[in-house]
Formats: sequence, structure tokens, C-alpha cells
Amino acid sequence: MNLKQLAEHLDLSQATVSRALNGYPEIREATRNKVLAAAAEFGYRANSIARSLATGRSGNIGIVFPDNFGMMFDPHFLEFLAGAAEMLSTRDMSINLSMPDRNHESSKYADIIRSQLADGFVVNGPVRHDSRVALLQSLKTPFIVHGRTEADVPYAWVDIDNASAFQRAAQLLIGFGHRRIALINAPKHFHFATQRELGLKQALEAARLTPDEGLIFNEPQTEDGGYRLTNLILQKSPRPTAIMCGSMISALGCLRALRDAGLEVPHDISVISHDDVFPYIRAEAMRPALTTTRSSLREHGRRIAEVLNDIIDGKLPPNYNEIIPLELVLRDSVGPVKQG
Amino acid sequence: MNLKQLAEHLDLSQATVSRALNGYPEIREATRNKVLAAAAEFGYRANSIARSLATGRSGNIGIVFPDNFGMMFDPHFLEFLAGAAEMLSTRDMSINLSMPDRNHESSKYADIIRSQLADGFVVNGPVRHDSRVALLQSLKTPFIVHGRTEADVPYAWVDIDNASAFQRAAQLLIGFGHRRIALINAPKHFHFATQRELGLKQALEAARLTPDEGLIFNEPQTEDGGYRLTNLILQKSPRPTAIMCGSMISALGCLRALRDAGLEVPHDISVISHDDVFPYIRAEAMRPALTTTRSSLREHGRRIAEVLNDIIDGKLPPNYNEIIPLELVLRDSVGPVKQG
DNA sequence: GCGGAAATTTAAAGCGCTTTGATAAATTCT
DNA sequence: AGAATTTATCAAAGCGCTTTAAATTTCCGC
Repeated sequence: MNLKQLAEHLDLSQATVSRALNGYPEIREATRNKVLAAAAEFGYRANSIARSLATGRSGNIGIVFPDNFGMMFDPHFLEFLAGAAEMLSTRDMSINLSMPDRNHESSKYADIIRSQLADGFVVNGPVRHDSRVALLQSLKTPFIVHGRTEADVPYAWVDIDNASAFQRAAQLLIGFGHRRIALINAPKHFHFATQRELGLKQALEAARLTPDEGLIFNEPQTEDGGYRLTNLILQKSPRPTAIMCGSMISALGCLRALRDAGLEVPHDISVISHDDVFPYIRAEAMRPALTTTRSSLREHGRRIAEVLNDIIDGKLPPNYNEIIPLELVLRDSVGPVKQG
Repeated sequence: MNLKQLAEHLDLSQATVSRALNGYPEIREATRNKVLAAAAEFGYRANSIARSLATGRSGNIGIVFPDNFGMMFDPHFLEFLAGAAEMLSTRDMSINLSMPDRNHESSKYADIIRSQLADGFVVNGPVRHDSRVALLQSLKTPFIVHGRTEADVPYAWVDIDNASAFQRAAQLLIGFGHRRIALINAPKHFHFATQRELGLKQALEAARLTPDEGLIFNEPQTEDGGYRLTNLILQKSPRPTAIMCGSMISALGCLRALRDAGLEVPHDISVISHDDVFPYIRAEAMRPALTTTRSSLREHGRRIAEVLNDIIDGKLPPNYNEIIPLELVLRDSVGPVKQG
């Protein structure tokens, strides 16, 4: 059933039915109720394509897979997508998910805009100097960055305070007497990775300790990366007494290496990880339960979708930004430095 | 620039330009070239919404997050999405990704169809008796199941041969003298989980061994699930000499438990896992490198998108099905049973 | 009861494309 | 050369909605 048929059935014009359905105030209450009842009876739903053509809005937000390590996609990204999809469902919008073109790199965005497949974009996995913000800016399309980048113009973003998170975590370790703290971090070109490093250094310096560049490692946060880097860390002398990990996946590899080396956490060495809240790998279920800086990526997805929507609707300015608070969750993987 | 403007610029009718762009044969070569050149010059791209309204095709395939454990989404799903997105890019289509409604459960599909947001669906994470196939069947919309379900009517699917995979893996173990093989499996309501169990049992029976139901565990394949179940397995007496895992994530937990128990792989106990090829957790980088049954979920995504597309186009029948072959990759986590 | 303002409803245009049926141009056949 | 085809192009309709501008109805005060 389409609008025309519904209107004929009701003996009303399409205009009135359309207005009634879309909540326009000039429709008499009695009329609106009649329309609503009939729509429910016939299971009428506006054809989104026709609506889009009429309104000029696609009803989609565009998300392009962030290709950072040659088509190796961080599984955490799924959590973000889930959050965004969940939020959009409540607003009758959906996600247009696509893959960047291998050949014409960033032209995907232009393509999507020209074919009007999305009303706005979220930029995921921003690098330090991310070309996508300039690109989207020039394309004059609403967008929001999940995270931050070093741009010389304002843009919308939603992020956590990575620096302060890692600073707080490091403070905790320092409070326990740790002096040599290693960091298993994401590659340097990610803005968040630089911030996390900064946080650690700030905590160290605040305690009048000298950061040791040799204890900071930057690699994709894989399980085996965590394993390999931890083995490297254990060879440093004097040996670090604490390790900070950027993700639960690398933390898993880290713990594996520690166990292989016969070290006990937190007795021999302390571990803190950042936790994006990844349901299949839970910090609280580890032995020992992992102390983490925690912020749910799914929640980020929800919030970003909401903000982007509001930017598209003009309810929020195109340079809106927001920091999502995060928690430092104390569990059992951090303890005082071993004497000796 | 839209079609009308482009046509005016070329001094041709919209019809001719449209046909030239869409490769219709009745356009003279010289004309087509002129059109193509102008389109390239102005960066013209057809407005997908207008095209959809005219053709009645949305150009999207619908994927609804499979909600199996209360909004806990298997991270492997991202690999599938990546594969599907990659394939669709080459066909100028995209993914319409959405979340099932909490309240009206499966009505999401009906909503998407009525508002014409997708031309077909892929059903992910099918359970044994999955209501979605009957639903989509009644909605008369093209769809394909990734995996299989027990339906009384034909439907399209693409799957791996889970039974034979686990049978082969179990045969390998049995060949090494293993008699008591534990299985860390997904919940019983998943069709693939029942098939994997079947495969193990078939291998056992072929070797005149009696399957022990007490060694088969069904749970969501989380890291801590693998850990917990492995600890349970180790308490069985006589203790199993081999463990099969359904996913790399639970295998990680399994290995953690084995290490905690001071057992060496494969000397004290053998381990085989199924590997969906999850870039951040690589079987080949484990110590010891894990022997796996391997089939890339990303590849499944690519193939499914392709097949669904062909079903939508009528190039493939709506009951098309296909089994994707998989490999048994021998690495270092399987060895002869320890004497003693 | 009537005029005019306010409240509702409507007809029709338009969003940008594809496609049908008609027309014009080029080609082939007597 | 003119008729009969074949080939290439075009005008216009239509996809299903929203929205503007106009028309109609209802409501008030006198």
C-alpha cells in the first residue's frame, strides 16, 4: 500500500495524509487519528526512497571502513557499529556501510555524496594528520570524527580523554612504587596513541621521573603483538615493573608472555590495560582480573550517531565536540612493586 | 550536476544520456563517448535515490545485527561485514546495516522491506530452527543464510562443512592416539555447533570409540568461557588428552587455562581450534602455533554478497546453496598422546 | 445570519532518474 | 529514387513522496 492508495481509502488528499503521518500541527486531531488508525491497519510505511527524493535527505549516515593496516580491521570497530546502529534505529535512520576503494582511495566519500547515499559521515580511526577531515570539509558534508586529529580548522568530534586516562593509570602505578613503566601502544600515527604516551609521560614527570623512550612500543594491537612486545619488555634492564596496554587484545598477548616467563601478576609485575568493553574478552573474567581504564566503544557509537544526527539537523554546530568520561576500574592486576 | 543539466550541456535528451551512461546498446559509439567524457569532466554521478525510485531497486542489501546473546555481538561478524562491503563496492551497491528492534523483535525486516531500504537480506548466525527464514520467505524478499538452519522448505545458503571439518580434525587427533577428546563448542541452538559435535562423534565412532557427552561443552565462545571450560575439562577423569575449540577467542582462553595448569602443548595435551581468520588473533603467531580448521569469514562475506546479488538479479535461483571448502592447517599444537 | 479571520484540507508541482512509445535519421532493398 | 527497414534519439510519463500556494471549511463576534 502506498500513500495514494491510503489517501483514497480515507477519502483524503495525499497531502493531508502525509502531514498527519509526519505530525504536522495543522491537522485536526480527529483526522490524524483516522489516518493513524488506517496506517496501522494496513501496515503502511512511507517508501523511504520516495521520501528521500522529495526531501533531499537519504536517511543514512555513511560509515566507511577505516583502513589503517591494509584491510586489517580492528574488531573493536564492530562494537562501535553496533552502538551507532542501535541509536539510529530509534530515529528511523540507518547506516550505509562501505569499503574504501582500493584504487581511488578517498574518492569513496565523494561518490557517496554525489549519489546521495548518506547525509553525513563518521570518520573512524583518525590518524594524527587525517586527510579525511579536509576532504569532507571541502565536500561540504556534515561529519564527525570519532577521536581527534591535528587539523588547523575546527571540526566536530567525540572522544575520550586518552591523555588523562593514561595519566591516571600511570599515577596509580607510580603510587604503588613503580618507576619503570612500559607501554604497549598503538602505532604512532594514531592521535590517540600519542595522547596515551603523553599521559604516561606527564604522570612520570609529575613524579619527577624520567620517561624512558625505550619502554614505549607502537604496533597494531594484536594478540601476538602484545606477546612479542612483552617479551621485548622483559629483556630490558632494569626490568620494568609494570606494563600498560592499549587494548584488551594486546593485553591478552601480554599476559600470555608473562605467564610463559613464569611471572605472576601482580606479584612480579603489574598490568593495566585500556578496555573498550569487548564482550568476548572481559577484563573482569581474567585471572587476575585486569585493572583497566574503561570506556565503552558501543556507547561511543550511540553518542556519535546521535550527535551526527543533530549536526545534520542543524541542532548542533558543525564544530561540536565532546569528551566522554571514562573510568579507572581497579581490579587485581596492579600491586606494589616487588622488593628486591 | 544532475542528469537534466548534463543533457542540456550535451544538447541531448535525458533519455539518451541516461542510456549512454548505463551502457544500452542502441546508443551510437560517438554519442556514448561524448556523454562519458562530459560525465567524467563534471564528475557526474547518478543520484542513487532518484534511480532507485525509478527502478524500484534500493541498491542495498540489508544486514541486521544477529542478536544471539542479548546484544553481545560476535566480533568475527566484523570480518564478514568487511568481506560483504568489499564485494558490494565493486557492484555499486552498499550495505544497509541495522539493529533489530528490541520490542517488535523480527519486525525490523518487514519495516526495511516496506520502506524499501534493501533489495535482499543476509541472515547471519542462524539458529537450528531459525524463524527468520520463514519470515523472509513470507515477505517474499530475496535472502541468503550464512550457515544453515533446519527448515522444511528450500532456501538459499552458503556455508562451510562444519561436520566434515571437525571430523577431519578429530581424525587427526585420533591418528595421534587420542581417545578422549573434549569439545569447547558454541551453544547448542546454533546449527553449526550441532554439526561440529556431529563431526567429532562421527570420527570417534569410525574409530570404534564411544563419544563422551560429558566432554562436550556449549557456551558463547568468549575468552573467559574457553578458560573456564578448559578448567572443567582438566578435572575430568581420566583427563582428556586433546581439546577442540570452536573459535580462536575461546582457544585463547583454553590455552591460558592450560598454561595456568602447567600443561605444555602439545606435549601434555593437544589443541585444535577452528579459525575464522581473525587478523588480530592469529593462530600462526601463537606459541605453539595452533593447528586449525580454517575458513576466512571475510571470504564468506564476499561470496555471500555476490550470491545474494545474483539471486536478486535472478541470475541464481532463490534456493541456491554452496559449500565453501575449508582447510585443515597443521601447525604445532597437536602431537602424539603422552605415554604414561 | 453575515463578514472576515483562523483552521483545515487540497490540487498540483517537483525531487532526478528510467523507460515506454513515438519520431527522426541513417541504411538497405527494390 | 523511393519504399521499407533498421538505428538512434527524443518527449513525456511515472516512480511515491513532500511541500507550496490556493481553496475550502469552520469559527466568532455582531
